[in-house]
Amino acid sequence: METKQSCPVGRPRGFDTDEALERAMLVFWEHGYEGASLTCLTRAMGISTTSMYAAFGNKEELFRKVLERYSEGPSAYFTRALEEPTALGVATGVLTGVIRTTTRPSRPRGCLGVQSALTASDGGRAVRDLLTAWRNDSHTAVRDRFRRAVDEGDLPARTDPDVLARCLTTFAFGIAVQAASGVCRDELREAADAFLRGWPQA
Amino acid sequence: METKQSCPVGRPRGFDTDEALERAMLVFWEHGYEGASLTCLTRAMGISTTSMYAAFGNKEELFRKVLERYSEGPSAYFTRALEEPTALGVATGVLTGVIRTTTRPSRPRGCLGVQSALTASDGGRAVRDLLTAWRNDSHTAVRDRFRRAVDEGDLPARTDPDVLARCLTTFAFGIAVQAASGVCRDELREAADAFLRGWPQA
DNA sequence: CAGATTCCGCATCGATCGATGCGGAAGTCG
DNA sequence: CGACTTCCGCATCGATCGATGCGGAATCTG
Repeated sequence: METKQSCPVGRPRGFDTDEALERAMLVFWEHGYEGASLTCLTRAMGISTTSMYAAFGNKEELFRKVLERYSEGPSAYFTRALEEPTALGVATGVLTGVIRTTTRPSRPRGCLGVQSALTASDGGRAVRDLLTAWRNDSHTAVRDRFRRAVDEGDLPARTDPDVLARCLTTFAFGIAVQAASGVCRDELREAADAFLRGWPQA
Repeated sequence: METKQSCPVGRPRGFDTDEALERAMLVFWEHGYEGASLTCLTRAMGISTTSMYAAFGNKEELFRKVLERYSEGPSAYFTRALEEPTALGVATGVLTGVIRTTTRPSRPRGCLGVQSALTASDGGRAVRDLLTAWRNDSHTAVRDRFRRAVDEGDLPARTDPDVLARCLTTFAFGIAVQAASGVCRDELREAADAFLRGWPQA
């Protein structure tokens, strides 16, 4: 067993894997998992289906890698928001981030993690479940962060961190739906401000 | 030109149109517009594709009729909620209704109007736009209702009814996403209660 | 009953779905 | 250079997509 070396023999790949993944992400983001056909994907990626299968395995594996990229790219605001010092800061960061990401003019509207497969046919069930887990993980992360906030006295002791986290993620997912429906950025910001105005006071 | 008579000549239809539509609704609800194949639909409806096309036109027309049925059936809580005497009553009615409808054990989880086609391939664009309009209509109805509430002094004069309506529909859509993700009814109720706790006070 | 009309089972349409086999081209090694 | 490895263009696979043509069965009217 050899360790994977960085300079393999043979003809080198004729395209940039990273850029191809970026292009694929945009297609999945716009059309959803099952709505994005191989034809549409490979055309956007600038490669043949043969190359796609050789580099990424199959459509489902491609999507898994795309989701990973999405988490570390467009959705990276989420991890950053969790590191805010206060619970209100976390909530503000999450909502600001989701609004910015879901309404960026140069990108598809909405959230890839929400709209790629809320429903699916039999063939897309695995991806649908993957995305469900992705969303639930987000909730769990917020919940854990808010539990810590209660422990630290940052949130009132009477506050239920589970409920508050569910409240926040629900609103965030709703923003994703609104953005996918074409609602503009400013209007969502106002709604988010109104939502945050009801935040628990110490 | 004759008026359409209730007893047409020829062999009568061998199935109940209303029940077939109900069955189709459940399939679209669960699998989405493009995720529901003709095979899956007609099997659930208990009829052949020939009968489906004769009775409903095509897949898209079938979906339009299903959406209409959904609005008057599972989603009827919405119209009722708008008739509540106070804005808080409206909000409570909307959230209670959406939670109940999206988490009913005997029915698919989530909201047909949200999850049927947030994204689509080229062939599903018309339905996607139809559903976008459906959601936006919901928002407009709430907004108009809240404008009236401000006029009536039911909501504080400083309240922006547009923003408040956007806030409520966003949360409602978010509930639909959570329900589609398998979040249970009780948890959503608690989140909705928390949301309503931040409602504007007179 | 005879004639008209509608319904529906069966077979099938062309298009597209995701996925693969093959073979020559292109590159890296000794 | 020659051997070896990988990549990728082309053609195509079987399955499924939504949709339709045909013809006999069923039910109406007169």
